[in-house]
Amino acid sequence: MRRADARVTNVRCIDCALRRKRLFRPLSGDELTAIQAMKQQHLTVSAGTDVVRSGEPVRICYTLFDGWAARYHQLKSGARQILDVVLPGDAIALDSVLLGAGTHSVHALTLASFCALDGKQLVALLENEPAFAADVLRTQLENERRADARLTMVGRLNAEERVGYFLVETFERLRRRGLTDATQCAFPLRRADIADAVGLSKVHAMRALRALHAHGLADVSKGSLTITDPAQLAAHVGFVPLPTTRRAIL
Amino acid sequence: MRRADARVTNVRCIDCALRRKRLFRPLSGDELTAIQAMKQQHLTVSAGTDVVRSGEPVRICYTLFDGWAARYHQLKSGARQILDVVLPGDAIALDSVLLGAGTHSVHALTLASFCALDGKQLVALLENEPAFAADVLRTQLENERRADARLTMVGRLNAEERVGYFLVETFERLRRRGLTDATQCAFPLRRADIADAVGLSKVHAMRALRALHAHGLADVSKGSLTITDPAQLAAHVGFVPLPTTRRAIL
DNA sequence: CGTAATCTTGACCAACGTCAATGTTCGTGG
DNA sequence: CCACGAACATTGACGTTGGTCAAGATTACG
Repeated sequence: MRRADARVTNVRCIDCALRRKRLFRPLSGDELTAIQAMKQQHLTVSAGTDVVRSGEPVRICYTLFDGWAARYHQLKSGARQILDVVLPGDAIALDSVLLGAGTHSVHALTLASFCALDGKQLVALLENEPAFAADVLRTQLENERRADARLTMVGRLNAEERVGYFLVETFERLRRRGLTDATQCAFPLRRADIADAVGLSKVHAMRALRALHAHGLADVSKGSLTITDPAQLAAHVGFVPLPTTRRAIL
Repeated sequence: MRRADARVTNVRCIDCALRRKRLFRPLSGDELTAIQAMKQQHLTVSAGTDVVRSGEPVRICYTLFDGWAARYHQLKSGARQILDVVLPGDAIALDSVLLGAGTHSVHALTLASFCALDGKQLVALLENEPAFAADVLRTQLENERRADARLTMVGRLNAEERVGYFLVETFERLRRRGLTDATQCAFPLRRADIADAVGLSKVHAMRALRALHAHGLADVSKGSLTITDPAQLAAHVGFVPLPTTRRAIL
């Protein structure tokens, strides 16, 4: 749970390759100018760093530019629940800018870089650009649908299904960002992270991975995930991809 | 899983007592006029009715006016996961208006009445009234925080804690709407509903209820919930109430 | 008053968690 | 390049939590 260790570089929003991907809705010129104006820095942190900590009041929100992160809750008992994996293009801490001190923490899973945006200006943009706010709302509603599905997964599937679900869901999200090939992608999570994401113990998550491997459905090793037949795995665990919508990217 | 059985009455938004509660942010005159204009009907359904069904394309969204409802997922295996309890003032199917056919169903737990709002006009309002869209976004972000907490509850708490958490969380939401007294409130859920909300079997949810009762923490009987000491129960299960913010009501 | 739904409970079983030991990988300093 | 240690992965043995089945009690309602 290290902190800081941040390096700073810079990328201009207009030159940003990430926001050109088809998954993201292109911003209007005005919006892009406003976003560029509120961008405070481009910072890079090493794996293991906490980017945001629950309870700390924040005037800044971030867009993950490169690498992986995880939103999580830490309980007093020591248990941890990973709420969601954060992938490039996802917003971080938007809630704390609009609602005050955050309720979750965010942890870099790999070397990761972020665009830091000034909260005040972002709120101003939301409250003045109608189409922009509606768009962010749409993206947020899509996040809610994914969250609903994850709750069902944790509440109603068995160990093998939960892990399988988590793997295909993540694979599918990466695929839409052009970060996979047909059956493979990077997968920097440790066993303990997988367990904390699906509500299992580390040992039992391990057993579930073995079962998936034995069934020829998925394999996680050396930081990469292979899914022989994504459609088959999806069917096996009851994963239904959400219809593609273009997401707002800040 | 009955359907229809709808009666129609009418209440004008300007006269609506619900939206005057402190929990909700008062709308500007313009906003209220626009909402009134998009209100198509005020409909009432009996307990057990499905108000919204997943997969059906919807051009209407609803505000629960009176009674209780539940958002849920139904799996092919027959298992059901209750995603959230819907209380008076909560929006229903907002997502399907902005994103297309819904992914969850909504079920009336009691005799319940709803305001039906025209989707097209609502989208227009969101895309033209900047402050309004920002406000709905804020409410949606607050919902996400509650959803995060529920995921942690289902993923990381034991049976007694899960049920206790669900009870206080619901109690607290009702309290903010002025629908409880100090230690009691209506509670129309069946045992099976509680089980489906917290990811347990009906029998085991039963055992958890007994444990809570034995510990003098909570009692559910004859359609009402008694929590002797809400703060104590909250502490027992690790429930932390979110800071109060004024919610958007449509 | 009768029937169906729901609640409640006990007995038993399976899924998942815990503990602990061993293997593996990877980064670091020599 | 090699030796070492720390972090992580893997596995087996065993305990516990929660699921399943089934029967009887109670309640709601026509």
